[in-house]
Amino acid sequence: MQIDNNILITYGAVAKRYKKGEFIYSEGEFPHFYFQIIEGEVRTFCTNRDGRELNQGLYRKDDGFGESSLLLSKSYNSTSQTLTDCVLLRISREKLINIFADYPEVPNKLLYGFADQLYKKEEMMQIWACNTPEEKITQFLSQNFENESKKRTLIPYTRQAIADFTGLRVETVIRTLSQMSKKGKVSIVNRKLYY
Amino acid sequence: MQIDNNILITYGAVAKRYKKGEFIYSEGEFPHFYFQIIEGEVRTFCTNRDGRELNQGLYRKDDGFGESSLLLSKSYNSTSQTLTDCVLLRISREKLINIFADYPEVPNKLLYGFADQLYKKEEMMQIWACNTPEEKITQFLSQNFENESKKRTLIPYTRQAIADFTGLRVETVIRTLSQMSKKGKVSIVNRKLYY
DNA sequence: CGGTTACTTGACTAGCTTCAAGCCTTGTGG
DNA sequence: CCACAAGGCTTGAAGCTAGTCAAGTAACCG
Repeated sequence: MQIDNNILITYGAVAKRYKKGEFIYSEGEFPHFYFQIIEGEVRTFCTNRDGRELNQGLYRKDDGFGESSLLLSKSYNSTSQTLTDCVLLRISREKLINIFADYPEVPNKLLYGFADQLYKKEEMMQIWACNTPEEKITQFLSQNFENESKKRTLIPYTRQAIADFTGLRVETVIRTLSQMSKKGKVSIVNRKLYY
Repeated sequence: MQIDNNILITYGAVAKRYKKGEFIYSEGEFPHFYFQIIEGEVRTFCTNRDGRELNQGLYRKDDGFGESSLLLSKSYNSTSQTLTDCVLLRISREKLINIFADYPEVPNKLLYGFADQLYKKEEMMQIWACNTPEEKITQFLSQNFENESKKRTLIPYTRQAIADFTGLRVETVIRTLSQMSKKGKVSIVNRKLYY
């Protein structure tokens, strides 16, 4: 939990439903609101000239996102999109700052939330240091999912999503995963991926 | 300025000199201190199996670094090294937390510092979305230096450093830069690079 | 002036991307 | 309940491009 929902609502936050695949804000836009997830999953990603997408972050229940741009009043450097149906809380920058003033423990708490986000981004950057596709994918999986070699966990992402996280192409992800499956590093059953 | 030097010193921070190239902490270590730069320049980077280094951050006067691991009490996911002779302030986690408690405006201020760091890391991630070496290098240069096409600025980094920021190889950086020089996108005089 | 570090160039190669085509699964509407 | 569409997955072949390796050159520093 980044900021207590009740405080947010007291200060004027409103909840809004989003359908799967909806965009919340886009790269280049000027930020006006703080968003916090009540339910669902959101990704942020940036796009290059060729339309290729690279995921920058992954956010779940109780996470906030896009705060850096908002606090600094700099235009968004990524686009955010829901990965599932979502319910989000939305509050203006001004009201958020009022909360900071009235509740000193909120910025203090948020500091740890930010530290967490920083740490996660640093982890994501380690993916880029890997040379081979297999290392990249393994890095991605291991930092997002437990690998209890006995009870494998279902990875709820498409091959394309994994490609967007690792910077690889879909075909490369597919070919690499099937190699990894042969080595027993992942399982593929009915096209579903387990780690 | 992340945290006022006087406050840090009052609460027991000590200043220490580092020579160019010294390591401050290493990947995998458990964090004990908060570091803030009084003078000099520091990088953080991660290393892969083959010994290849990928820069994660670049910090200058008044910047703090490594806070995410420290606050979360998670082992460092990167190594930090001075790029120049440096003077750093160092204070224990415990004392830092005391400051947070005694000066509510400190965490509030730090929040913006963290937002800045997050924003910078997000910018760095855009480098990876670029397809060609030229785009990557341009992205790196443009986010770290002004390009006033008339008065070019000297880039104080070695080709290797640029390679470590962009994930390319030295040779690729060199070849790409000389192409860019022919196109007039950068200048190379006496092996020195201007943007 | 000698040694070290950074930079440069060329030739070759490996491996990821691209393009194209086909298959499987899921879900939707009649 | 079935048919069909759409999206995701898979495979193969070919090409390109950044990486690798090796060698040599220029600048810097004590």
